[in-house]
Amino acid sequence: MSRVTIADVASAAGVSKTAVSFAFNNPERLGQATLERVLGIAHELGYTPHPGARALSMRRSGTIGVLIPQRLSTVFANPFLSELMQGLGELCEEHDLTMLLVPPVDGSLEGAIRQASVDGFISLGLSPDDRALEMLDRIGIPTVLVDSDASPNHPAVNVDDEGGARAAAQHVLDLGHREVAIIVLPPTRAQVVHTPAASRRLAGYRAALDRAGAPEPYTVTAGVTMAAGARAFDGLPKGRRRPTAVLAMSDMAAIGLMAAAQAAGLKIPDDLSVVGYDDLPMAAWTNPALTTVRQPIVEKGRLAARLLIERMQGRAVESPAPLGTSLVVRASTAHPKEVSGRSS
Amino acid sequence: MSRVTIADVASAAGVSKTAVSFAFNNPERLGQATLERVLGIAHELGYTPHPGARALSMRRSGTIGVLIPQRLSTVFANPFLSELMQGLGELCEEHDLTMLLVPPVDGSLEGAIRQASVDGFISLGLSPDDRALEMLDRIGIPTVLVDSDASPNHPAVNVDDEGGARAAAQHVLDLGHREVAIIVLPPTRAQVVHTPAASRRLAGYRAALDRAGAPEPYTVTAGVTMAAGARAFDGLPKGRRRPTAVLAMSDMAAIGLMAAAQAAGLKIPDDLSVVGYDDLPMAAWTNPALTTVRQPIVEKGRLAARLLIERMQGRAVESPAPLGTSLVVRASTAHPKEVSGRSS
DNA sequence: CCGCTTTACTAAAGCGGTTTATCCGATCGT
DNA sequence: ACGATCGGATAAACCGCTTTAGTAAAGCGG
Repeated sequence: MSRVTIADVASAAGVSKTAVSFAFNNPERLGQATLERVLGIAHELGYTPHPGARALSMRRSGTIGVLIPQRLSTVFANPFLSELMQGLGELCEEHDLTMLLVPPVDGSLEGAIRQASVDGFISLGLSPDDRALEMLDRIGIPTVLVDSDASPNHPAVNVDDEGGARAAAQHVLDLGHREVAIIVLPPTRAQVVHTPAASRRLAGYRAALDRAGAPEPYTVTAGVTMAAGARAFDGLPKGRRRPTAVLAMSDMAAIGLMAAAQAAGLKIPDDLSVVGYDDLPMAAWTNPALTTVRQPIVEKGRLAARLLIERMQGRAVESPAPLGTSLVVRASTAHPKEVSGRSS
Repeated sequence: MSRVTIADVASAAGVSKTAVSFAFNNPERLGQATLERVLGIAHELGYTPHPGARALSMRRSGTIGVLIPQRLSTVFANPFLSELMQGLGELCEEHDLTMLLVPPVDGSLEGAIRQASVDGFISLGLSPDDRALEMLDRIGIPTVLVDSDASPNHPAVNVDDEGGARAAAQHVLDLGHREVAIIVLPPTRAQVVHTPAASRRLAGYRAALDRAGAPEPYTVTAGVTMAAGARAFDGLPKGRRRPTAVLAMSDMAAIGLMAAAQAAGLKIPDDLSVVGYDDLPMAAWTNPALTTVRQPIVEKGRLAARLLIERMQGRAVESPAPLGTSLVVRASTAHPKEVSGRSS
């Protein structure tokens, strides 16, 4: 009834467990005849080595954990994760690793971390004071941080969030916009104010706007869904000081906002310029196509996975330089229509 | 240097391994004093039970595997998977399970399956003759199929693919379209012609068209990305017999095709009606909003996870009735513009 | 004060593999 | 003919935990 074990095969073949193990892992250490017999019987019995037992014995599970900071239903609503998983996935497949998704249990990652049987962790968007970080290096599993500040113990993979944000803000300033709204991300988890990446983007926006002497931007928060972006549009001031340009911290919010604006009768980009962040694949396919800050998400995933794999092989690795971001100008931004009627 | 084990804690606390184990799993079986001492020392030493060892001993890993039929970079390019993961994730979080992504290794799922240390499998879009299925019930791990035909051993969760397709086709017929193109999905893996779900959709389209006596539809294949959808547009006949309506088997292809058509100067829906399939969240936010067949993807994930969890608890479960699909009419479909000039 | 249950704790046998050290017999060189 | 070598196979330790069966001491009623 229950599973066929190595002992079953051994006794059925009249050999030792060692021989069976060798048949699968070190075939050259067995004689031609025995090898074939063992393999034959194993197949006949439907034997398959128990992966868990194997992992325990070899101290290696062939799995890396992906630490998800929020509920899966939240985080998978953002294509950002899909992109990242594509990058991680590429390297994992190359190295025959599987990925374990580790979301918080009852809001806390620590418990989840210690239950995960993995050889290494990729951790997403953890703030540097998160208690999960303690747990990580207490256990001493190789870890690579993504979108967080580097910790002394773990390398971090980041992009130039601030530079991208500055470029975006500068772009709308160059077009002649003065009244700008910023769509900020909501805080990730309870105590955290903002994820490191979000703070850097905000800093970038503000730096450019301040430097140009633009008026204080209006800010409204929105999660990374189109619905949230649409709601954000409603939160924008409508009257005399209505913004002529919106800088969003995610493509998702930007796209939702754009749709809501269009539904409200605004023409984009003529009545409102919209800039996203991320350059998700879909940003190129919206109508109008979205101007946005490109960050190489897939590449970020690849790099993080590569670093983790190196760490798992015992090599020491340093945090790499932030990956470059760049503004992709498409059709959702233009000169403000009524700039003359408003200025002076 | 190496990991702190239960034995270390035991000897440091001057008790047996059993006591330490009890401290964590059966605290009530220990005296007040010892309990505290053991827990104290464990914490002090930074001890955390080895999850793999635990799993082996308890015959339960607390993990379910998600069998992915293609490369991760392919399959995560389709938001369909994100939606499904949201559904699966909800139930998993509820039951404190983690999810292991299991893509094929070197193109074959069988090897991947036997290396995965999980308590159960969710298998996506396997065709009934796939060799991976043999492997699954050879190992005897509880499994739930999604988007495949039910197997004698495993329940399958499906939606009414054909009904939805029929409704979509009927919709464009009702609008007066006669020249219809169908965007079919490419074959999933080498030997497989079509996934079961894809075949059912195609059957639905054809049934409605045939019944209405419409001319043989033009078909072109496209993967589930917007880029593929755009290419599909180029593959459409342009001249006299150009289609006035397109039935796609995925929202992704539909959206890409729509964008390409617009870029080519066509007005949607006036010059071309487009119908998608899936009703991904983004379908409501495109410009124009996409008419599409809704299938409850998140719900499908929830249901599959629920069934799997029940199976893992030893209960026998039957394949549920297919979940309902329904046509969501939005703005990408309309009467054909030049219907009079073309007919008779 | 005695047998009987509780209470607090432990020894040891798994779980299902891998791996080290060893053993045995046959071939080899001399 | 004899020790050295070597290919083929194995016994037993080990990976780190859970759990069963059991022991010793303490508490109990009579």
